[in-house]
Amino acid sequence: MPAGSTADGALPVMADVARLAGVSHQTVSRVLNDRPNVRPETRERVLVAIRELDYRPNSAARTLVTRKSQTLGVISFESTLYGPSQMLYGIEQAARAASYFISIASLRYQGIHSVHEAVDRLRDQAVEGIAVIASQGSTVAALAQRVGTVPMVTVGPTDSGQLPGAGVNNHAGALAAVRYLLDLGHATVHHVAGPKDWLEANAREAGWRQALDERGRQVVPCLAGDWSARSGYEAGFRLAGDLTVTAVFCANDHMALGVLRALQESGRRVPEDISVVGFDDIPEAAFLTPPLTTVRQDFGELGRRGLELLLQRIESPPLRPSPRSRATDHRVALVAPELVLRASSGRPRSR
Amino acid sequence: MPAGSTADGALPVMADVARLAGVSHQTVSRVLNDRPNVRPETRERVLVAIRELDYRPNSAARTLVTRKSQTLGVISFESTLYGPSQMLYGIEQAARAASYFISIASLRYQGIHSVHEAVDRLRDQAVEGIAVIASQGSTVAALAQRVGTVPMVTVGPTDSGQLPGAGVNNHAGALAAVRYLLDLGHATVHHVAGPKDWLEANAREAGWRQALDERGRQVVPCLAGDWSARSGYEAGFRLAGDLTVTAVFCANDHMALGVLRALQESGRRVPEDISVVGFDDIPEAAFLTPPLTTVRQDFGELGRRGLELLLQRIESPPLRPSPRSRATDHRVALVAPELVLRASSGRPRSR
DNA sequence: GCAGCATTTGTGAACGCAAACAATCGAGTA
DNA sequence: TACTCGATTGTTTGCGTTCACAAATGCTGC
Repeated sequence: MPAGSTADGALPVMADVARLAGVSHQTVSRVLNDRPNVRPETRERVLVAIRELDYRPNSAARTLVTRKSQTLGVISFESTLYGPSQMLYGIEQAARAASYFISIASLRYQGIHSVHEAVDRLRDQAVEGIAVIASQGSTVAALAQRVGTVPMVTVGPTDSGQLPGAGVNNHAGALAAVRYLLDLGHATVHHVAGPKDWLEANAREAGWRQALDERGRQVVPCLAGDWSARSGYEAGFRLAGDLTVTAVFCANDHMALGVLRALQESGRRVPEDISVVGFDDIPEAAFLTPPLTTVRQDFGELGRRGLELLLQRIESPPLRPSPRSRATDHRVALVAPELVLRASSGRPRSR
Repeated sequence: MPAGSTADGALPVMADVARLAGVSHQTVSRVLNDRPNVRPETRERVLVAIRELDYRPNSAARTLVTRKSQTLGVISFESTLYGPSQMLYGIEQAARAASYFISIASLRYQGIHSVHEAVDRLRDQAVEGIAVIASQGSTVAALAQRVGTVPMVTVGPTDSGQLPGAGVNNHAGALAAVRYLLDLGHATVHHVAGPKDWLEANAREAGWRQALDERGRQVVPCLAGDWSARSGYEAGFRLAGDLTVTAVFCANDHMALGVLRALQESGRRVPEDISVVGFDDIPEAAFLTPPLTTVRQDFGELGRRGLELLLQRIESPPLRPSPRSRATDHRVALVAPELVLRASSGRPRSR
């Protein structure tokens, strides 16, 4: 029990502080909100009273009257994957820097219903904006239906065209990775893609396809995984069975890891027989066998940029855009990825 | 704009619903809170009005009067590590099942000041309880100072003795792993421990030590990492330099991964020359080279159990425990880990 | 010494909801 | 018929804060 607190054990309220400081509750409020026109001496007396009582403002009461909760919502799907959890962390850090609270809603299923429910749940909490770490096209579409009810940004995918957001330039990253492999002398590059509905997966696949196209190389059919090492492992066996394969670009590091393992079990050496390149640069990438060449993305930066965008939208209300101006309205912050060369890639053995 | 909403564009409030349904706002409140003594016919009329107006209760107002926010706080530190992010997910799911919101505060630094600030920030939001995913002894100690101000549980470490919580039996897991290695015929087992201040790291080290002790084996000095693959990699080189080493138990999988890499670079074969065992069973463990023997923990279950404990404490107020009864008061839910055998461990080559 | 003005402080009313209490209704009973 | 009691509904109050406005105070210049 802090010294000087109200006798009845109840938490002190503004009126208690006011009484102790010998001012009105309104003056206390002014001090708390850094309002001008409070004599320094008065302010000091109020601050002393606040400390004395260990007073803390009641946020529900404040939210009730201001209609601002100082809270941002985060909707996250596979929040246990490496990328999403990194982004969540980045968002949380950035939110705190801007003195916002973070309320999270992570969904197991990605149905429209589930998405709308999450938005509504967050709205019920009076969040001032929502950041979505979700990359399925269908999810973003579902969210777009609710835009206008509350400011929203996506963090992760870049090309939704439906919501503003921050994302890595997946297309450019894939392009760079595949060009690099082609430059090494590989006739073509195979691709282990992510799930069809993920925007990142599509962008990376498109980048891969464009790199092959622009050099007039054969676009081989690509395998699709689910981001997991297991799915990469399975894809790896199929690739190992095809002796023409000399280079594989995987849509993320975990699948690349599975591919590495499958190739090794199949007696194909990396990089001598087959080069493997991933995407993400997970902390372990440098310590795989062999160390993985990959495309690094800065997830923390992504979270920060996304939040920045969200705060902008919160501050400058979304003044109903005309259908014409939509495109410019949905600004996207693109973060450039970086190709990191390690031992899993090299020149093809013979050609 | 939903049909029938109030003319002035403001969000509908209870009074609007009441007017439309031809009842008093209190009756609306009763319907909303599933209070008895509302005629089914009246209830139906109210529900129709709610739907018509797309009315949603204002949670700030409700919180103000009930002093319950339906929100739980989560304090998380290295929320980007595999374990913590899994636990966060588990907690979030369990919280939603109990229809609580989750507000998160992740900290970069673990100082006492920072911990207290996080607790205070969450308290300002009127969270009804706090789950802490934090494993540093110093952190738990700092938290324990604030216990009593709000219900709290830890998720992860088991043996704080200061806070109730759910955790994996790290000691038992380590014991099982080391006994298994000794049973294979290894003379002793080396250990790559986690950071000194982490309770899990200590428990695993203690388990390792006990297993050696009980068989009268030499307790070799142990190396300490920081959970990262890099730190494991560095430890791995030191182990590789010692030709007497035949078995290594690592405090987590990521360090084990680094060890594997270092051993391979040093020309030591796994498991022929050296057996390696990890802890966690990350999804990639089965696809490393070689697949990693490890101790599986069910992080999701941990989150659920921790939340269960927290809800219990919220419902049955903590009736000020006497210093005597403290120990029994701080109940701990222990989840049993499971040893998963894979290819990274085997009999020592010669003896 | 006092009007005039800016600065500082105080007073009353919301905000939207639930709790406590009061009122009404209807059926069963004497 | 009157009376009681339970079920149902309504009225009033207050949660702790900020906002709008009113009041008081201090300072300036004449």
